[in-house]
This record gives sequence, structure tokens and C-alpha cells, in this order.
Amino acid sequence: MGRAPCCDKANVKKGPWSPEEDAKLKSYIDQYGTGGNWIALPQKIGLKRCGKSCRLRWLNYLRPNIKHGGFSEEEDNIICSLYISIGSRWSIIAAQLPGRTDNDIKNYWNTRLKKKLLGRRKQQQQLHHQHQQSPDHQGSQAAAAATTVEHDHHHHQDHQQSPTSTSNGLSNSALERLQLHMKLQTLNQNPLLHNMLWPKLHPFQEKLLLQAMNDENSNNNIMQLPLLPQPIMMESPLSNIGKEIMINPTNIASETMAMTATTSSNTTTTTTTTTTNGILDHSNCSPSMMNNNNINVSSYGGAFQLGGGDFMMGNLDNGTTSSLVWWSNEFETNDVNYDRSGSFSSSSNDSSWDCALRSSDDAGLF
DNA sequence: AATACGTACAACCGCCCTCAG
DNA sequence: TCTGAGGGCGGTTGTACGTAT
Repeated sequence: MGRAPCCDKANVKKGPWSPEEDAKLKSYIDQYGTGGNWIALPQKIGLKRCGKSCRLRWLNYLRPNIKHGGFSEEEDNIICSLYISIGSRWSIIAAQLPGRTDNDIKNYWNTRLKKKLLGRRKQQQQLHHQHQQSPDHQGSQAAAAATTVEHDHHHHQDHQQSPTSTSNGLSNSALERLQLHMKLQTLNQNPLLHNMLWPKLHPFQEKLLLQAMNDENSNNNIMQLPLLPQPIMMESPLSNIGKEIMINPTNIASETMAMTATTSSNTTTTTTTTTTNGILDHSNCSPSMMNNNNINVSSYGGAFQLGGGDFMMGNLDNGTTSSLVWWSNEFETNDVNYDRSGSFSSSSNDSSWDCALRSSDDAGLF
């Protein structure tokens, strides 16, 4: 059952706003505010517009301090990093960019930024062709494969491979972000583009993406993965924009981790160190523990969220193999449905890992 | 000059969530 | 507890404008 329309569609004006309509709306809101009721607003002003249309016009164009166009490189980087991390949550992304609206960012991403990155990719491919002896050649191959399945935004309706997910449980949004992530990873390998901010893709994620792209017939969402002998450094794309917990477990070989959790916010920075054994137990990552800036690590492993409610967790069983389980839905523990993002990385060897856990839906949680 | 094609972005649609009654 | 109105949001469409042929 669809819901009743919010206004009489036959008697409201649609299409572009005239300067007179803008002036009416702006003048009224400047003087009286919205009154907390957008639906009633157009009648009060004498506008033949839907209340929702008034709201959109005000929020996106008429309210003060709105910036249009002219996105900076820094803003590009923030948008891209956040898109990789949390997906198309434009309002959250917009909250990180003062003066920008979700609609503006969404349009900018769909029409320009995505293509801009693809353009860089082409440039990088030419350069990278001269460096085929890269030690991480598998990643490069995966990125090239990812390029071949890149969606053309303007013709996405024609693809229709699956409206929601691949056979491995990845949503299209998550798959797109993985593809983008891998492209950016290969950009990082190019010395000419070495100063870019993009994080490298974790081997779990890379493997998952390859599996998603190559194994179309498989319905198995549990994969057995070898532990990669050469860990890859990965930094959180969000490390500089706050609301984040960083964990640096060490001494994994002895199954004892020294964890450092750092919470950043606009006003405070707190560091907590915990020493424990074993695997990072996702079931212990409760909101209350996050509030205490303290994550219980009971053994070795980790949890990821790639955004949009897609979760992935890896358990390293004995140091040589890993089982990786993919969830396509939100992470639920103890009847608490919450939303976390996280990533693992290793630094110089197996005994040092970084893990970033971040609230993607409530920056104020920490 | 005319037409086709591509791009940018304003605006709409409809679903989901929240909350008051 | 239930229901429905309003608000918020992401996806999508429509259209003006620029560029290529």
C-alpha cells in the first residue's frame, strides 16, 4: 500500500522555481521561520508548491551559507574516502563539508567525481603498464578486472545485473566501492601519484572482490582464504576527520595483543591501552564498550563494515588459513542493531596490525 | 546552420523513519 | 500499542546548455 500524497498534485506547480517564488519563500522563512511544518508553509505564503518542494528549495539553495560548485581537491578526497567507507549516505558526507548540501554532493559525485577518478585511472594504467613487475601484481590484475565491470552511471538502468547484490552477498554499492578502492590502491603504487590519500585494499577485501567478479555461479558466501605472506599497509581513510577508534595490537605471534584505542572528536582525544589474548570478538563490540573507548580483544581477527550495512569478518584460525564470512545486513548483537565500520591492516609484519572502527551513523556516539 | 550527443544540476518521486495523538 | 502525517533521504528524471559532427 502506498501512502497518501502529501499534497494535491494536480494543483501544485512543478519545475524550476521563479525568482519571485524564491523571494516569497526566503522572505517568509527569514521573518517567521519554517514553523516546523513544511506542508502547511506554501498555503501560508500563497505559493502553489508542494511543501516538500519548498523544503528542498530552501535547504539546497535559499538558506544562507550554501556553496555551489568549485569543489576543492581536499573536498574531493573527503567525498571519495567517505563514499568508500560508508557508501551513498550523502547527508552524512555533506555534514563533513560545511556549506555543501547532500544533493550537491550527490550530483557532483555522479556526474563528475566518479568520472574524474576513472580518468585518473586511465592515466595511471598507461603509466603502470611500464611497471608490470610490481610485487603486488595480483592486486593490479584485480583492479584491471574491476575496471571492466565499472558501471556507466548514465546507463545504469541498462545493466540490471542484480538490483541488490551479487552472488557473494555484496550489494552493488559495496562492490562499486570495492572496485573504486582497488583502483585507488593501484594509483598508490605509482610513484608519480604517491602522495594521494587513498587507502590500500585489504587482502581480504581484494579476495572478496575477485571472488565476486569471477564466481558468478557460486551462492557460497563463506570463503577459505590463505593468509597472505606479505601484509599490506592500510591507513583509515577517515583518520583525519575524527570520531574514530584506532587499535594497534602487537605481539600477535605470542597471542597477546597490546591494544591502543584512540577516540577523536571535535573536543577530546582519549587513549586507552588494553592487553589481552586471542581474536577480536565482534560480539563484544557493543555500543557501551565503544563509549568506554575500550574494545575487548579475545583473539585474533576482525570485523569490517564497508558501509550501507555490509559486514565482513575474518577469523585467523591458526596463522596459516583464514575463514572469511560476509554478511549483507546490519550487524546485530544483543538485540542492539547498530552500524559500525572497520578495517584491518598490517604494517611491517604479521605481528602488527591497525584496526579502525568507526560509527558511520552517529558521529556523536563516541 | 542544423542536428546529435554529452554534461551538469535542479527538482521530483517514493520509501523509510520518527513521533504525536 | 497503533496509526498516520510530516520530515528526511537516496534514487531518478527532466531539461538547459555546451560541444562535436
